Amino acid sequence: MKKVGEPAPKDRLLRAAAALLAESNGEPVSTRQITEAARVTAPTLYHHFGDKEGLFDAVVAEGFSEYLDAERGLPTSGQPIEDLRMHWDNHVQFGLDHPHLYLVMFGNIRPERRPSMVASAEAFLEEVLARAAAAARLVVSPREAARSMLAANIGVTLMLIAEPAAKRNLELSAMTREAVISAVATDSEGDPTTDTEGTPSVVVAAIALNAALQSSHPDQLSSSELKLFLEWLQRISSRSGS
Amino acid sequence: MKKVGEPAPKDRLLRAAAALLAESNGEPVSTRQITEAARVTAPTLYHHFGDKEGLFDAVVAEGFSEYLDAERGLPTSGQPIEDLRMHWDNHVQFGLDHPHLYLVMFGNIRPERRPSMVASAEAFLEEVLARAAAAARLVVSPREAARSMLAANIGVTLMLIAEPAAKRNLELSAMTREAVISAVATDSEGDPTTDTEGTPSVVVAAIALNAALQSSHPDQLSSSELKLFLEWLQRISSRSGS
DNA sequence: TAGCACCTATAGCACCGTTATATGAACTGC
DNA sequence: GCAGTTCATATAACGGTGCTATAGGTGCTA
Repeated sequence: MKKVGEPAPKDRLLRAAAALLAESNGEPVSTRQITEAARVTAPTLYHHFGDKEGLFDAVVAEGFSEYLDAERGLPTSGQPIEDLRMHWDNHVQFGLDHPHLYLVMFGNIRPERRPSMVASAEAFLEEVLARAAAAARLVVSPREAARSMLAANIGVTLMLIAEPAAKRNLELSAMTREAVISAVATDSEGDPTTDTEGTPSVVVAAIALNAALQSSHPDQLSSSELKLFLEWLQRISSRSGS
Repeated sequence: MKKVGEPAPKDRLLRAAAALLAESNGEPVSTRQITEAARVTAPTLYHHFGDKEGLFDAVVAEGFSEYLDAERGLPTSGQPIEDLRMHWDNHVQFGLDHPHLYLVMFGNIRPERRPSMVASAEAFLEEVLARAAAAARLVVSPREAARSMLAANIGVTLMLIAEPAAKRNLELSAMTREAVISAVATDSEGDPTTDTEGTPSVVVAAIALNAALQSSHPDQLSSSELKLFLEWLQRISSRSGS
C-alpha cells in the first residue's frame, strides 16, 4: 500500500538519475546529486542498484525499453519497404529527442559490456526485414540487412546529434536511408523509382531531383520560386509530416 | 640539447596517457596512474595541459592527426570510385586498430564540444569526392555525399568495434560501403538520372518525380501548394537545352 | 510481544582531480 | 661571473567522489 503521490525511493532514484543525466549536458553526474534530488541517502542507492554504474545501466535499460516499445508500437503499413522507412525515421527521431541517452545507448558501446538491448533492436529490425523478405523484396538475408541498416541508422543519428540543432539537415537521414534500403531491397521490377505496386516512389524521385538541382540550377524558375520549390522538395523527401 | 633516450615529460605524459587509455578497457584512467607511469608529479601535468581533459584532448588530437595523415597518405588510383572504397576501408581499419581511441573520437561526440577534427575528416572526404565529381561520377553534391558516407562509415565501424573480434564480419562493411557509394555515385554509364556528360540530369529527375506524383499525392503539401509545385515541375521538365 | 526480513541513515574510508606554494634549472643582460 | 627572469618540476594539502561497515527503524508473521 503505497501513497500514490510518493513513488518508492527506488523509482525516485531512477527518475532523478534520468533527469539529471538528461539535463547535465554529458558532464558526469555525482551520486550525491542524485541521492539528494531523490531525497535519499547513499546506502539506499547501493542497496537497490549495487553500483553507480548499476543505476545508470538501469536508466539505459529503461531508455531501451522505451525505444523498443515505440518501435513495436509503429503500425504495419502492408508495404514492407515503406515500413523500413518509418522505422528508420523513428530511430532518428528517438535519438534527436533523447540525445544524451542515445549517446550512451548507441555511441558508447564497450565491446565486452555491450548492452544486450542493442541486439534486441537489431533483432526487431530483422523481423521487419523478414516481412520484406517474405514479400520477395530483399536481395540479402534479413540478418545482414538489419545489421547494415542499423549501422547506418546509428551513424546518421550520431552525426545529426553532434551538430547544432539549428542547422540540422534531415536530408542526410533521408538520403542515407534510401541508399541503404535500395542496396538491401529491390524496387520490384527494375525501375529504381518504382516500388512493388508499380506506384512510383515519390520520395526517391524527389531526392533524385533535389540532388540534381544541387549541381545545376534551372533557369526556368526565378530564384525566389526556386527557393520555395526546394523547400517543398525537402518536405516531400523527408516525409517528416505524415 | 635533449638526451635521446629520455623524451621530455610532456611527451611522456602524452604517451603514458595514450597507452593507459588504450589498455585500460574503457574504464576511467586516473591522473595518478598517468603521472606515475610518466614518472612525473601532478603539477607537471597541469602545467602542460591545464586539465585532465586537456591531456585527453591532446591524445585525441594526436589520434586525429594520425588518422588524417593515414588518409592523406593513401595513393590516388585515378579511379575516383575505387579511391572511395579505399578510404572507407582505411577508416574502418583505423577504428579496429584503435578501438578505444576511436570511440572517443567518433562515438562520444558532445554537441557543443565536438572536436573540430571531425569536420576536417569530413572536409578531406569531401575533397576525395570532389575528384569523383570532377570525373562526373557523382549524383549529389560532394558535401552531402561526404556527410552521408562518413555517417555510414562511422556507424559501421562502431558496430564492428562493439562485437567480439573473433566473430567480426567485415562483409557488413563492404555491403554498406557499396550501398552508400552506389547511391552517391554512378557506375559510369547507364544511370537513368545521369546524362551523357555524367552530370545529373535535372530534367530526367523532374520527369520521374512528376510521374511519381501522378499516382500518389504527398500529404506534406497542401493542394494549392501542390498545384504550383507541379506547374514548376512541368516547367523544369520541359527545359529545352542546357 | 518476539523474531525476522527488509529498507534506510550515520559516519567515515580511500581515492580522485586539482592547486597554493616552493624549489630547481636554464637562459638573459651586464 | 652573476643577479634577474622564466620555465619546469616537486611537496603537501583541499574539497569532492564512489562506496561501505555498522547500526537503526519499519512492517510483517507467529
